[in-house]
Amino acid sequence: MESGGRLFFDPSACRGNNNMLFLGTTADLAFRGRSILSMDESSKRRPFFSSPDDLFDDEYYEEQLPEKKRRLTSEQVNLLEKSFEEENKLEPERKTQLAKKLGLQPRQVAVWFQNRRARWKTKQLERDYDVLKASYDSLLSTYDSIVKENEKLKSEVVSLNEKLQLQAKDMPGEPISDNKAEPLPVEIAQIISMKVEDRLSTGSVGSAVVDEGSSPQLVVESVDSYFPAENYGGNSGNSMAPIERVQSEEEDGSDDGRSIFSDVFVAAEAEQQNQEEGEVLRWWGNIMLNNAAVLF
DNA sequence: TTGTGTTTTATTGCCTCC
DNA sequence: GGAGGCAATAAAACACAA
Repeated sequence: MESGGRLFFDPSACRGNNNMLFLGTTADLAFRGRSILSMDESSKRRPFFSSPDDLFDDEYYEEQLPEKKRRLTSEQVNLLEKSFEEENKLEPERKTQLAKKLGLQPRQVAVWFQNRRARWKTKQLERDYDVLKASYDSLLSTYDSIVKENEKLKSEVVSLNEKLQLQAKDMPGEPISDNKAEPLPVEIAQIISMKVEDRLSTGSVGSAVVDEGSSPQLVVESVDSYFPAENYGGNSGNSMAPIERVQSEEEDGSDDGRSIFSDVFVAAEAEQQNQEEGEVLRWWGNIMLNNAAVLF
């Protein structure tokens, strides 16, 4: 580009010159005491957009006065769009070729590509936002249902506990919290553990299972995550791909994404908290089993 | 017709890279 | 230090409702 002495196209300076386009610099403009933007509308300058043939045609020039900013023709835009689809960056050679083909200044082609890239980026951000929003919404609804299930399980634990207390009262002298209870008969332990498993393993949450082949005991599996990995896009990298694209597009690495997508991280943290609650419930289930063992 | 919002073209200033 | 990219912005062109 033409920074630090940027070039501008001054068509009026081309009058009477058959082939040369007048290219000045911003310094030139300042020297002349005017700017392109604030230039007096009455100044007689040729329009920016014209075909190569009529660029220096006096008749055309007279018709177009006073100069107005022109839009590119649909043919020009179509060709530019095609070129942009092939490659959104413009190397000097291609810029010159396109400019020749379209009857535009190379600078105009460069500007068009720059603006087009800006529009593309805006659209891409919108698309990324939509994808992320959908992902977040689904995560949120999953989280809500887990919270409800969690509440339900908690209340069941409470009511079962109350029942145990009542039964303990009916059988005085029988400690209910003796964790050193004798192992259950296999059939009974299986029934109980299946019940607990049903309660605790709803959905894909880590389940409490009976370790087959040994004396019946509750084995609590470690819980990695409730949510399918693709919800985070972490290792699979699909659902969050747009974010990666945005970041690579930005190429500055200054934004870790949390400021824009903080909601997603809030949901993730909430999910972690929920996992911890799940662990507490499983612990409760364990206690309950031990207590049940005493009762039986 | 006119007011208003949107889109497009172009400039400016700053930044990075070589 | 020049070249080129980008964000921010201006202003013309355009679209459209009232």
